[in-house]
Amino acid sequence: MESSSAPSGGSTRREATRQKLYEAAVTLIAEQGFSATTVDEIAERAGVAKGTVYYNFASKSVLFEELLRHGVELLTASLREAAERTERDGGTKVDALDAMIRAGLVFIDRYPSFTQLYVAELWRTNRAWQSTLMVVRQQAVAVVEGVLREGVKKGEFSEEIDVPLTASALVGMVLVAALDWKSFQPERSLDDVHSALSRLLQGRVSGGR
Amino acid sequence: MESSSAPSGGSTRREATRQKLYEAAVTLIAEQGFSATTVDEIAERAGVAKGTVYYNFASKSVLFEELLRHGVELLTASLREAAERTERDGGTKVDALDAMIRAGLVFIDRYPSFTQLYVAELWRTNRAWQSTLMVVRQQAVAVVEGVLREGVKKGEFSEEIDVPLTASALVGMVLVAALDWKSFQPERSLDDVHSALSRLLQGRVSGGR
DNA sequence: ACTTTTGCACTGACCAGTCAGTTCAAAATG
DNA sequence: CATTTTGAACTGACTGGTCAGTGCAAAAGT
Repeated sequence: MESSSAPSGGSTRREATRQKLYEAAVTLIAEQGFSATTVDEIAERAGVAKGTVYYNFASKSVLFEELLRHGVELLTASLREAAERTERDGGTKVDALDAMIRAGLVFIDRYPSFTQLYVAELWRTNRAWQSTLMVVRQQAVAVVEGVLREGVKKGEFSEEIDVPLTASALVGMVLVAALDWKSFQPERSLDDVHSALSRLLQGRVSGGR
Repeated sequence: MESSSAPSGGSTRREATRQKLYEAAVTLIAEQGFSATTVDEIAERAGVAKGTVYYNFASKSVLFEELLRHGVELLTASLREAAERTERDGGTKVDALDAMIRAGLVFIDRYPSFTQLYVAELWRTNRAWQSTLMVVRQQAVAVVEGVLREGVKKGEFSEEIDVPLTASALVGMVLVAALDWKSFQPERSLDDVHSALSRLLQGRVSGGR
């Protein structure tokens, strides 16, 4: 008995099933929305019986909620890593923002469905997972805000900038540009998109040539 | 739309009920999503019998589709008007972009639910109204792209900018900043938000003081 | 007169969640 | 060994409820 008091690493069968369910749910919900996606569909795409879904998750919304948390934590870690790497390499705060834009693009490139689904749910009110969503969102945006604030302190950015609003605007810029990229010109390279956004960030838009 | 005052043309009784149905549907769908919103709820909030919904619209999705089209057409008209007004007043293309940012903010300020619902649906695939959505979206973005292109021609913007991508990024900037504004700091004034975005647009972020 | 709205009962499809039963590999037993 | 036992993981038919859409006779506008 006690077959799997296993090493918490997550190499259990159960963990593998959960992973398959996440992957199935993410694409289906991104395509159709939460309510329009049935548990039967998720189970079928994951190659698993419906009961298994309920063995692994308390309900359809709990499955979704854990999916959201998992995904945003991935993004936050990636942004933080980009900021810290730039710091270590002695880059400016603009360099850090630029590195974070790239990290954002890389994330969206890798998980377009997740991003799409996240955007669709972020500003909804009256939903079960609203608070969860809020918390993880704030973690991610806080990384950007942190860099902006340090930049102001160092005198690299104007003292007049509105940190939270500027952070939102930057996130929006990357989010929408990337989603449009993936939806309408998926053949373009990441570098290409990145350089266009860099240019915009550094105000090299106006000013001829 | 949501808190419209305008009689907007048709003075028939029918037109008034349709308007009430639009208003009810917009807020409910923004809160809960399309599938989670029932026709009974919409009818109840509009203060109308369920049969009336089906007397006025062929189906739930048709109601939604017409709502989408109607809303985006409003926005497009508003953007176009802002650009043309700047043109007449002899403003630069940067002034035109700035005026359009303001027009966008005014729109979102007036119709937050619509905006929210629109964002939630825009990048979804496999849905009935996808093509409708695509067409109207392109009309709106095309206005921004037009101004950018003219700015390049006049030498006001760099020839190296990527017009469609820059337009997307600008739209995203305004969209996300405004939705965050409405969600988390609704007490702030429009002018305040507008000036923060202007600053970002004109690259007055980096460069101290 | 004619258009529009109401109220309400009804149908048939669809779906979240349940539960009694199955599988199987590891642990206990002899 | 060989066997029995255990329990976590999984299965899929079934249930109870929900909801889009229908039908229609009577009432209310205009």
